Amino acid sequence: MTVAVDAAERLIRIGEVARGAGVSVRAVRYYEQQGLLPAERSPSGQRLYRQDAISRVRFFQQMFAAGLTSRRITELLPCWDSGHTDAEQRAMLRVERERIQARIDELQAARDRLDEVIAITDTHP
Amino acid sequence: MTVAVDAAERLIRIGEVARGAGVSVRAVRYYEQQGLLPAERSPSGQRLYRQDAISRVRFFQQMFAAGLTSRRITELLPCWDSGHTDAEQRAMLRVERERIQARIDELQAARDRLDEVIAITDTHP
DNA sequence: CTAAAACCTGACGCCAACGTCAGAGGCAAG
DNA sequence: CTTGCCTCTGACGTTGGCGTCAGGTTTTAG
Repeated sequence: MTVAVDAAERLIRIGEVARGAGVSVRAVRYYEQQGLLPAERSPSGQRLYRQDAISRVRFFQQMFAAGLTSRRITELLPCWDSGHTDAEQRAMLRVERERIQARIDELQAARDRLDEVIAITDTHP
Repeated sequence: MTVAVDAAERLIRIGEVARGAGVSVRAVRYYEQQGLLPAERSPSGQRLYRQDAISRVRFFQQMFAAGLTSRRITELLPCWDSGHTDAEQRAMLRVERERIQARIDELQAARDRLDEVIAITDTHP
């Protein structure tokens, strides 16, 4: 009579999360400290995570790469955790989007600049 | 008998460079310290620059924005100062170009990710 | 001549995302 | 049991491009 044996999700420890996401253990602890990635604790005090912690960490990495701070990410976490946002959060999302786009434009300009130099120095041995 | 009054280029002081390039005076001093922007000195010790210092500073800003360090820039300065490069420098140019391109790709991915969230939260009020 | 504005040289501060070290406990295998 | 790896909590160190303050000289405007 196994009445809905609620899919007892196997919990993983910090090392597995770190290896899975390709970051350091230290980084994962840091994310918890910043409120990005809360963890359960085993009786002995070890951190326990669900498997989706790995994809969450990957996502954080992507946002960090985009120049978002951990504070900004925590402020925006409800957006894709609950899928629901208020006006203020939607505004923040747009602001960050524009920041990223501006950064892309900067980088493309810099890349084009370097390409010029490369073209010159290649024809000018 | 002004025999070839060699186009006495008007030298400018640090404040003018800073205002012209839209950076702080401190930043310009820092560039000198890093070997990016050498300066002559007046008898009293004040830094004197040629006008093209302004465009050089703008260029540095662009490279900084692209993620190059001042050290990297100093190593690559000969490329567009003399227009001549050795194999090692050409290799460095390409490495930096690829770094920038990789960064652009990252940012575009992050932007697309945010766009997804924005689309969802907008249709999901 | 004088006061304001600009410049000088140190030298410490800052921020963000970790790295790294120390010292101590936890856990599976043989 | 013990060996070896994993984990824990602090807490200080790192990196880069400056900001900022202190205390003094120089240049410029009136």
